[in-house]
Amino acid sequence: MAICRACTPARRPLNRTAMTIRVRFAPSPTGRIHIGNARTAILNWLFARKAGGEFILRFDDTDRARSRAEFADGISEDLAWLGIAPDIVQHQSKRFALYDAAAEQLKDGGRLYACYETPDELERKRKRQLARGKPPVYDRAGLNLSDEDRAKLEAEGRTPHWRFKLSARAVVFDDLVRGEQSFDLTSVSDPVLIRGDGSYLYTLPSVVDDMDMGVSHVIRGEDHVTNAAVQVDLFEALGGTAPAFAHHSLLTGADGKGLSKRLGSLSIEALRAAGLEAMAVVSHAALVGTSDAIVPHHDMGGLIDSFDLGKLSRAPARFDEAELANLNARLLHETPYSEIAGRLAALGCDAGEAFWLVARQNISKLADISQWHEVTYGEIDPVIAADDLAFVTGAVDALPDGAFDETTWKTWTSAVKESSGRKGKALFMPLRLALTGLDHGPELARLLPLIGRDRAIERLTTGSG
RNA sequence: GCCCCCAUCGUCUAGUGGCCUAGGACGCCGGCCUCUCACGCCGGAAACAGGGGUUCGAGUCCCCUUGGGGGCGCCA
Repeated sequence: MAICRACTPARRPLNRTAMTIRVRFAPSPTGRIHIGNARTAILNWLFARKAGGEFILRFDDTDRARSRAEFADGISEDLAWLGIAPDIVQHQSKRFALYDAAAEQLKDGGRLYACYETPDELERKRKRQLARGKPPVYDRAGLNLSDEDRAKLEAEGRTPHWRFKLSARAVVFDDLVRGEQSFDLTSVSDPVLIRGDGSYLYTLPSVVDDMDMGVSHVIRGEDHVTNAAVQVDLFEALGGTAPAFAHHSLLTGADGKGLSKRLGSLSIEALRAAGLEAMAVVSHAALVGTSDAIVPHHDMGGLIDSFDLGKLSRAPARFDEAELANLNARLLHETPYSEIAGRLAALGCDAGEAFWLVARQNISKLADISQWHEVTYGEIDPVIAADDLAFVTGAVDALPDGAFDETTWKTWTSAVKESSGRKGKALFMPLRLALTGLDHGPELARLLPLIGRDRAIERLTTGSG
């Protein structure tokens, strides 16, 4: 009998409140996360926070050979840096009893069956089907094996892998990003749930945990859409109900090609090491591919307020590092002193609000601030061209009396202009070069008071001695 | 090979048959801010992939082509 979702009795073996919104981010700790994974995590986080729900970080570490604790720790660090603080952290490697029980339940119900083909044999079957223009769907040979067949195969030394028998029906679900999705399960291979070595593939643990943990919404990349149909069938075979699904499109590189090749440089770890602001990364990841303008956010608040899965485009979006860099600079340019003082101090560059406000406009990464700190307060090499020596020396005498303030520059350069007859670039550039050693930099009107009279005189007279 | 999704300025997008002379944001270009690089402000250039339909009327609906993404694993 075909299973009808609508008339399946509501059997929820979960002691969870039905209405609780709960999402999960389930990375496998076989490496660090990259911008694509992080985007999924951020989307989940924003959704959970907006709904007042919970965010589960669930490590998919059932593959003991490839999973490593340090990667799990690294991923936790990456998320923390991004501002994501999971409400619950779980490790699937500690939950095998649940998966074993579910597997038994499926075997008892005739939904999990043993198969004995080797990977090679399966590959040949697929090739043959493809050659004949047929879809490479598993032929269910394992399902038709008799007890004697199995005994014989095992006597040959073969150990079975186990497949889930999909029901013969179309699965329909309403994807929160993609709309109604319909999949004919007869055109999909029965998924292998348990490997020949007895280990679990991701499908069963994922479904079992989503049920057990009361996950209400599964938000993930569109590379999982077909899996969703299979999982709906599994959820129901296990006596549960599938959560709501939302499959967002994937990111491509700036060239429009898949992101997969350059994941190393796009790891969160690498972006952080490159000196980018976490909120620049978060802002970009949260807004790219949506109808909202990609603007810097200083905290999650605004992002949470405007978050809506419906704003996500179904088309792939490009991740452009140049745009991220630009966003990072814009974020810094508008960052108030109070928000950054602690980090300036950590860099040894906390010289007060006035310094930050003038210097921030000339940085694209926070670390760039040290250059301006040095230019303002440290030792520099004044640049005074031979042609400008007399001019610069003369300018020293024109320095106004009294404490320097933001009017000093104007007063001073006006006087120098008067006495020297110079104007424009010829007037200002030699002064900038002498005062900062550079032909570019923050506004001198605001920088000069910070440099102060003593340092200014010292720099202006350096080349003359 | 087959299946699914997508297709508007360089990029992210608004657009749900007349409100579109196609809007916004970033970027780009120009101007201004008595100097530079920036910041800021003002202004400008910039797109409906192509071809067929349907319709009085199509960016908007349908088909084909092209292009991009995803899937068809004892990966996740």
